[in-house]
Amino acid sequence: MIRRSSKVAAAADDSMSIGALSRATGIAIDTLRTWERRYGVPRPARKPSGHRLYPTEAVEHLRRVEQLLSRGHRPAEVLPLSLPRLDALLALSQGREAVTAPDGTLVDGKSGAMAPVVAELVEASREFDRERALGMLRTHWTRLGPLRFLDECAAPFMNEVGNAWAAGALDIRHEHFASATLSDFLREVRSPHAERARGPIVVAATLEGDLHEVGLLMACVLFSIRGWQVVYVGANTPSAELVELAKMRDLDAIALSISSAIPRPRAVRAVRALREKLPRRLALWVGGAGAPAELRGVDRFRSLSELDVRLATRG
Amino acid sequence: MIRRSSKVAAAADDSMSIGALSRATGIAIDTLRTWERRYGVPRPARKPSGHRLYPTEAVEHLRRVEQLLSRGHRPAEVLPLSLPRLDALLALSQGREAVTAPDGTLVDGKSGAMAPVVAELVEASREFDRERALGMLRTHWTRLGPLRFLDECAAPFMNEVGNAWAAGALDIRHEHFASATLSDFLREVRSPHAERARGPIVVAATLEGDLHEVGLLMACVLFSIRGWQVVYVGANTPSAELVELAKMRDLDAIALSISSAIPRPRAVRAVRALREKLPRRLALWVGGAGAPAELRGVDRFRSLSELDVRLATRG
DNA sequence: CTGAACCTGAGCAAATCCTGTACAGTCACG
DNA sequence: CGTGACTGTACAGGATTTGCTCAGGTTCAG
Repeated sequence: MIRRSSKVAAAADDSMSIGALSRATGIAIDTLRTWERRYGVPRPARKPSGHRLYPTEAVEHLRRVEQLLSRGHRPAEVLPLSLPRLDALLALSQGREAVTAPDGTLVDGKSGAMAPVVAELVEASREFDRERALGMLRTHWTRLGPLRFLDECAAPFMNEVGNAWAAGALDIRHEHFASATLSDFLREVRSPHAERARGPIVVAATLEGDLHEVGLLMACVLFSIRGWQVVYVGANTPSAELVELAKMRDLDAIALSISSAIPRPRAVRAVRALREKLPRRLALWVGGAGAPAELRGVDRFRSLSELDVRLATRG
Repeated sequence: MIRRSSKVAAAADDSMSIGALSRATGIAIDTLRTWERRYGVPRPARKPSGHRLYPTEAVEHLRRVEQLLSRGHRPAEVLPLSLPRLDALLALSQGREAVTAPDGTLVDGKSGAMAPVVAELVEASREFDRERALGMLRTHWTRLGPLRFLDECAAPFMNEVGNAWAAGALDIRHEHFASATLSDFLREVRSPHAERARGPIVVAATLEGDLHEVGLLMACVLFSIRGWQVVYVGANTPSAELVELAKMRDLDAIALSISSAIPRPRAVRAVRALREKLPRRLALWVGGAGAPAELRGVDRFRSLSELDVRLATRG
């Protein structure tokens, strides 16, 4: 007997492909297959064609496995463990508690599907309800996977908070709260990947006078998931400091997040001056609403997706 | 004939690698191996390959051992003891800091014991070595416990970074990096407690113009551990916003962290003005190097210990 | 039809762990 | 002041574990 018949929910039952699982957990596809071959976990069902079909519980399971790996545990030991046992180990390792299982009847949507979610996040911020906001963020992080979460949930959320502030519907304190809560969450999900990153090195910063850190944090989540090592110097960093940082050995790029609060001419001047003082071999990447376009030797990313593509196709 | 459920059933029990145990307890890997060789404790099971497999109880055991060692006991004496005996010993030497160890030697309470640790943290910041810094922070967090960690490790660390910057030994970028790294760590350890907190509600903020967030974060760790619910609005919050926040239902206190960067007269003026606009029933707590003393209706905390005492005596 | 995603299997490079030995600092004691 | 026990840390050489890549072929979806 079928519970609820929907015209679009045909494929979205409660199983996912290996690619979807990889995006949801941040674990590379090849690694998932290797784990299955070596440890028998996770062992998905198969379509007649042989393609893997993972139950949605696999996301919860692997999320905890990731946490434990970042704390020095080894795959062979933690992968076969049941979910309660993983929770027990997590509590032991650092006292960090597991998340309560989110109940889910949410269907993946396209463009406007996240609007009500964003609205509820804004509402939670108005009421300073940290638990509610964090719960929603967690739910959609696992539902959407890192990239789509950032693009369709986190970024619109902060965007909407900004709009509401401009319109007088919210005050600075709400914006501060929303920013702090989202920052907490982003740092939390970035942490396990950051500790295992062994790839190229990037310095992440914001220009002098620019105090908006959230966009930078979102980019850093992508960097870490893609294995880049991030030297996070954060907001309000003078250009001279960046020039000094460029002398670091093995540095590959400098990433700047430029908020719309910075006047365009100033951003252009600052980025151009910086580019001239940096060694040629060093990449300079800029993003954010205030990032200037079309500067020689500067790569500008219009969205986090664009950045992600660039990170995925590195040679 | 013996029936075995599975040939890999050995992995069913919770166990951890030496690396995981080392991170969970803060004891170096080499030390763990040496202890086993010299004292036979802890003696882990082995995988067919020879790799050590520690039971999860080892964490509880070693954490107590570590505490006793920091109080002057010798490894050879406490390592072979059972868990109840360790607890008994701990209870004996609990209250007093600089108590004499069994053999009569003096245990150093605080003074400069953490100086080399702080120096190494500063060094890691100079080299932008996030992993090294986080590793040390974790080690001493478990070794000292929250309060002593904040007082003797985290606070001196940021203090020393500030001094080094003033002396020209470090630059702004190093201070930014140190601040970001410590913030990450503080948010990480606070998170599990914050989610469980059901006690009184406190708003945590920094005055307008004050961008130093780390002190505030340290206080919030204590708040959360003591079960207080924190509404974190973060740095650079105008007084008018705090007055609005005061209208929240069930709010019990407003906590301000005031850095030394704020001129004393301005801090006094701001805090006094704020106190006048807040309801009488609402507590106003201030701390930090720039916090003014002796203002009517304002509680000032000179140290995190003082704050902790206050939190402990309220229930 | 075509590109994207997925499949299997083999294999490399790095990280982790193993044993054993060595070394420097501390402290009690003659 | 030298000596020896105790202790934490470091290093070398080898084995194991693990993440990631590549090649060659199949399935899926527009």
